[in-house]
Amino acid sequence: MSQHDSVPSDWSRPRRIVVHPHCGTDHCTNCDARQSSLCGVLDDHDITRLASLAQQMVIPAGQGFIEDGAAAENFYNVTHGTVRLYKMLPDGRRQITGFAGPGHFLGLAVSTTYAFAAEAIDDVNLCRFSRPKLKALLTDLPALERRLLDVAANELALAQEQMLLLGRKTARERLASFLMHLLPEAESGPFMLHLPMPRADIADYIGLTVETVSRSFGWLKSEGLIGIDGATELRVRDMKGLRAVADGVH
Amino acid sequence: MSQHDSVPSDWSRPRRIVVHPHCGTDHCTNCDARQSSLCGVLDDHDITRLASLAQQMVIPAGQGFIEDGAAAENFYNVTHGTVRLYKMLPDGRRQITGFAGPGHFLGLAVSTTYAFAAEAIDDVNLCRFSRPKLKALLTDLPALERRLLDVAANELALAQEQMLLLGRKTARERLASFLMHLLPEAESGPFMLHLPMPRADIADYIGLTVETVSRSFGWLKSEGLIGIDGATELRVRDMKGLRAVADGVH
DNA sequence: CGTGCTTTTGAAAATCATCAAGTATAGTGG
DNA sequence: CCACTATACTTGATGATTTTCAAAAGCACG
Repeated sequence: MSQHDSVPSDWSRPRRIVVHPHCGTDHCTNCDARQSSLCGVLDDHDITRLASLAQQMVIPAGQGFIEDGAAAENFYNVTHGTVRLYKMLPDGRRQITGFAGPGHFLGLAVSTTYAFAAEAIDDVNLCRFSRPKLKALLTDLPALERRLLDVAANELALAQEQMLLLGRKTARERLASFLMHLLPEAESGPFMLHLPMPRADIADYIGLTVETVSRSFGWLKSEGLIGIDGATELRVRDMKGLRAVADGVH
Repeated sequence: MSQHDSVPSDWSRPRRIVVHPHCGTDHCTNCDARQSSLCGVLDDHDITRLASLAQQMVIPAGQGFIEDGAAAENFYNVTHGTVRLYKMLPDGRRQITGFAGPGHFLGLAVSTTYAFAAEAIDDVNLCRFSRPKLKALLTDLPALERRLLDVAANELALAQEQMLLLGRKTARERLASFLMHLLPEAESGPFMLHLPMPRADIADYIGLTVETVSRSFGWLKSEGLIGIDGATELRVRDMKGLRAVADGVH
């Protein structure tokens, strides 16, 4: 079980969130995440229409901005930082269902309520879209809708992979899979990885405790598959070996 | 670990699959799954266009028809029977990612390959659509595309629920959740459930062994939450109690 | 340079898996 | 209709991986 009393989850008083309601309509064209999942398919004209709907926000580290079960009033696009998506059980057990970095799109929801919660891990920049307005825009921009379907299909494939991990992989295999998954997104040189999230988040993502995660890091390190530098920086020393572990090859 | 040597997975010799390539264009209007996810949104005229693309198939029990990693050439709509969707590790460990009954849509895939395998549990009737042709039709039928997005969002929510189950719930809670999930689809009277899949499938779906699944059934039964009649028929005796267990309330 | 939080490490405990029979159930052929 | 077989399911004893509990070591921040 994983209790996380430190998580505030105080939705009645969302303090310190900064919103820019009247931002210029050209901020999208210069956006860090311009080539991201959503906006990448739009030309300059269409993206201006999208931009007119967007509100930019800054969420401070640790702050939640989507509550499980709440009315789904907005879509979000992450432009900076990392977000954790999760579900919780009444006694505090938490399952992180995904991490969302720059370019990731949030808010695909059934009916009208969110099926997950979201919190900023570090300081996060978001683009917020009113759900009904964006839905209306979808009718005019079939390319956008097509793209959304691709995103959903992609998320679905990832979710299935994660189910395999959670249901059938050992602790060591889970951590190896997690690192392999993180690798393609790495920018800081080949084989170098920065972990934006703490151990507790990794644990709740791959269905383990912090202690077992820590031990698994130790095993992978002692086997020469990875090198660890502090808690957040690491180096993949044996790519093929790590992939083999991740894929369940003994 | 769960080895399933009985699973044939012989893709080179797909025997006994029956296909009706030249079915009439009105079979959709009388289809059992007419109100299903996909077709439910189309009027009689549009559904005729869909029908012209459809091939009806019969897959015998135990037979596979989608292979993980294979080229995604078709979409499928289940019209009768139950399908298991799964992923496997090289050593035979299997994770079932979902069951698909009448009305369920299969084949949402990233890029051009399937990310999962599919097998008929009992004898299954399918509607098969050529992927490129259906994709082309999507451009003309925005309602269909909208619906597909809804289906995907729904699948995604289910997947997140399943991650919570696999990562954080106990054996007893997993089985209770599984049964609760099955309940709304039950047709055979209130509180009565028919389990179309064997214990091994339940085990590989909720990340346990057959033995633990069997014991969990025993626990729920001895607590008076369910009644068991044979292996496939059961009755929910305490709905609120079972839901409480499923939701992780002690 | 404490103070608090995160991470690591160690020992004990627990849940679930594995191994091993034994019991139903369904399908087959006499 | 009844053995007979094969498969599925259940039950029991043992064992292993992971969790839990506990404490020490690192690190960041005032």
